[in-house]
Amino acid sequence: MSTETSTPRATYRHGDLRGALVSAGLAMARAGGPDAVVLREATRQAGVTPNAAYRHFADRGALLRAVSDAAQALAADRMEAEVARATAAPMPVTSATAAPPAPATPPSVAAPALLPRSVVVSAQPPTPVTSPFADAHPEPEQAQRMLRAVGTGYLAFAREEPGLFRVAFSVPDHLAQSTSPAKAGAAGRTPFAILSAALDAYAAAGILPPDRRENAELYAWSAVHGLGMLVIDGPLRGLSDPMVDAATTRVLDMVERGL
Amino acid sequence: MSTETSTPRATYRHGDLRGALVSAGLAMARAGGPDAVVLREATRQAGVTPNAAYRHFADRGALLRAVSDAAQALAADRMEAEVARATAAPMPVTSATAAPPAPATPPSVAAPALLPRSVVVSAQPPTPVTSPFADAHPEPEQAQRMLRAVGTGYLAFAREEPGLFRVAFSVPDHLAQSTSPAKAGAAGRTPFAILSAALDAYAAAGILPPDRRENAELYAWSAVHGLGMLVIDGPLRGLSDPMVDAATTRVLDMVERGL
DNA sequence: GGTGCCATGTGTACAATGTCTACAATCACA
DNA sequence: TGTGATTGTAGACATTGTACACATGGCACC
Repeated sequence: MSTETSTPRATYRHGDLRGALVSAGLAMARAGGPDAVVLREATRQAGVTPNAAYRHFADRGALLRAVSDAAQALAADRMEAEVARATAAPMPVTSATAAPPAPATPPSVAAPALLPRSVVVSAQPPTPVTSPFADAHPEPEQAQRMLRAVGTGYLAFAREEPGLFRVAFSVPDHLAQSTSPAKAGAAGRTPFAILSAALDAYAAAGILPPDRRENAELYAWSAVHGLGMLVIDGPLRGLSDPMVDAATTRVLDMVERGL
Repeated sequence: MSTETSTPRATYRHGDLRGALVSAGLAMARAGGPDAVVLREATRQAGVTPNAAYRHFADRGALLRAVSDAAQALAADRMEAEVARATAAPMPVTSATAAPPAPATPPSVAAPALLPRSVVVSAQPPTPVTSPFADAHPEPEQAQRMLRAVGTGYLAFAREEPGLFRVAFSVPDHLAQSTSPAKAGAAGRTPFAILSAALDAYAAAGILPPDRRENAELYAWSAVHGLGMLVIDGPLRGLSDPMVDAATTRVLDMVERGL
């Protein structure tokens, strides 16, 4: 069952062993979550001795953390795609083919920040696109759609890639790392940064009272994350798809009303 | 480091090996979460050969599920304690010594149910205590305090026993099992049943519009569970205690406003 | 252009774990 | 009394993470 790379690697050096290990880990995580990412199997897939991994990762935990970062980047991509679709199509269609992750430049509206918002993450140079929220007072409807899209994308990722979701968001981490470039998607933003930007727009549109903006990330995130975890990994698994859809809508309603 | 039972067990039969294994598993879960529950170590602590466990559990997963049930029972106890305190003391004191888990008989108000509410879980015969909500229209303040106490207790359990919390609520399960007697605390109610009852009271008090009662468990649960997971096991770990306190309050506010 | 360093990969080894297949002791009941 | 079902035991095996010593070869420096 061991999928070793066909070519037994001519050179002594691998070239990009670290990357290969993370890729293999990602594949295993996709199939079975955190517990399924096993160091030896990763080295096997990379066509390398088990101990070679220790030149790039202190231990299995370090590999897992790297895989987690990569998974967060994928989550970011999924969220960006949902946001892009929501801001493009005025009417939120229930389910359709995913749009390509078009980057949407978030507004830089000042707000009480949990983290140094100034740390703008960008792996690739962010494509300068004229955002529909470039002005100081974006349309409330757009801001609302955007915030919902963030949640929808997050939960879509959870349901489409439960293994990756678990590895992305249930491996111990620190909030201070939430905007680390390693977790950023193709558009240069991490999931946290995407949520943060959506909340900024939400507040700037006047929907969210300014005194409630602070740390709103945590509360919105909690609600959506909880549903995700309960559905894929907890007592809510086995809920029918329509039921999860309904729950998603209701949780997002709750967040909007209650934030 | 192996804590084997001092007496090497005179009799060939253990007496209650299953119970002993679950106890040992609970201890390990307390210390390190699901991954720390190792079958061989449990048998060691029970003073028994590794394979003896297979007479009581199909595999490690089955043991883990039993431990998960036991952990949910402990969570229920913690929640009952918080509810009891909240319904006793009118002013919600921030932190004090926990009151003993006094059972509070929930109202049997009819409401659109996600589960057959008729399945009343009770391990011990439920002590007939005159609940403050025995009448059809409980005081809104009491109902509100009760609902908040459910959330507070849940999160208190998460923070005080992170290992048990993870094993209780992140081991795959089915909602249909949410009222299984195995998960019930000393007062005979499972965490889900406690939440359900609190929401019944909440709705009966007229705070929650009847058309929003249905499946409200899921939404409230999601918010609180998400915060718990993010704080103990995810990117929100490392948040200072006061910050978590504040977040707890805000998430409960959000649930109240948004449910 | 030769040479030595050091990052990177290899080999061997060990303790632990989950679990399989016999086998043994004991209880329960005819 | 004995016979069958329960419950533990004995031994074994594949797999995993990881430690320690050694090999390789690309690159910096003379």
